[in-house]
Amino acid sequence: MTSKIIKGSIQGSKRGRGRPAVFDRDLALREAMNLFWERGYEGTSFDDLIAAMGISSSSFYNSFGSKEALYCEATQSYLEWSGHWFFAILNDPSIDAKTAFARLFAATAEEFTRGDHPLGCMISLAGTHCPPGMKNIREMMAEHRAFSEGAMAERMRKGIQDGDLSEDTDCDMLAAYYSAVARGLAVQARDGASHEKLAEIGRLAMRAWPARQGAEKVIA
Amino acid sequence: MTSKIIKGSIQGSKRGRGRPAVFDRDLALREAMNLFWERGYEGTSFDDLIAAMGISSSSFYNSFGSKEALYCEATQSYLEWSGHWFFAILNDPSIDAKTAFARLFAATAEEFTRGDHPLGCMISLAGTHCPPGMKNIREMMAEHRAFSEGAMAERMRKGIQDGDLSEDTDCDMLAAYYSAVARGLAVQARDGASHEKLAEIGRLAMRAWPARQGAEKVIA
DNA sequence: GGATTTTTGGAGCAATGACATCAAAAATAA
DNA sequence: TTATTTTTGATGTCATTGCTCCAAAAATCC
Repeated sequence: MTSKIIKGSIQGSKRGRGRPAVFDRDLALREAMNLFWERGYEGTSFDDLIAAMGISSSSFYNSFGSKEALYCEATQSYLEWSGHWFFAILNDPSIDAKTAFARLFAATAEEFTRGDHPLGCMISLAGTHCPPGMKNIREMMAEHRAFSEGAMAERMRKGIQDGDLSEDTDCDMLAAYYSAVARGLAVQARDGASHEKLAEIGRLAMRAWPARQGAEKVIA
Repeated sequence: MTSKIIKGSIQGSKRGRGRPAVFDRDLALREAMNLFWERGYEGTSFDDLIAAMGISSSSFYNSFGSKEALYCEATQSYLEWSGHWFFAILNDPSIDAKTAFARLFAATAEEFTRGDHPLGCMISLAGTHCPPGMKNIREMMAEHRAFSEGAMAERMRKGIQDGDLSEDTDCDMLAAYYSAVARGLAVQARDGASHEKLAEIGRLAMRAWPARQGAEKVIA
């Protein structure tokens, strides 16, 4: 979380002595994040990065270490931002599990199609289609995806305790399903689907939500 | 469909006269497809390709034209193969619409996790995260995705005619939903999800299938 | 067998990739 | 002001990328 030590220099802390950085590190990181988000790791070149960040090659090098290190930081930055709304909804104590997931997808539809940042999700789209040399990144992104899927499953388990879901609900599987839908929404967003289209897909996905015990009978 | 004319030479036809090709073009194309499927367009280098295809740089060049042209051919090759099982199920006249989609996802779960080729779907994962220079490929893949989504919607419209679905079903939206699930399955497969996990996600997705008219009442 | 036609291997090219170096510049502390 | 510390811009390196060219090789037809 705190700034990392890179090649002996510490960025962000220790005001005083030498010449202070002329660029806003957080802002530069944000620009990098947007580029990675839009184009992916491979799709973003060194030169693209330093141009967007407004810094020189060497500033880049001794502030961020390497392209890969920057990508990790940018990913963390993204997770911090997206985790904000994601967990706010998931952990809202005032709503039941089903409502939480419904709101999650409503928020997802909105966030994935906002005009002030790239479309879709940086995590969902990254590290699925890559060469052997990108194994680190691939695994890192897979872990992030597994993490959010795990958080969903956890929320569902709490839902069982709250009586929102039947005892015999397979939370891991249900979370895997909603996770898959979220990945699909990211692709749809990339392909230009509207906010309303994504929202409706989310609503349809909620129809798969399990009925409570004793209420699963349907008139044939 | 037939072999294309590249730089004056015609591959695959016109046996006779000059030295015949020593490599099997279809086999080489297959190898290229597998590599692109596994690593994506950017993730696959020229050298990777000619090594996997077992041909020289110049053979590659005058047989396939360019990396991008080869990618298009490989994509067509993939679509021909995947379209085989996809449309066989979608257009099976002996089953109703819901059964068709259920089988589609069962087949998807199986095909996405087979050991004899890369995991997931070449179309779902490609061209979502790429630099401006790959606009052609990005748009091509988006079109392919839209095509399969359209085919799903078409099948649903037939389902309405057959009485499998209520008249007021929004087929485009329902297809968008199932399309999104399919994209999500591809990501799950890439992240190592088992055949059974994918199959179960598909089953859960089918719970969103609309109830027939007059049967949508649920005992609260 | 000789002519013709096409493939093949290998060398090579310009452009780009990411990364690295270093002296000059700048801002603070003493 | 001077010494110190750190950033900065310019330039350099080394590997890779996708592509091209060309002479030698090989297989068919006459």
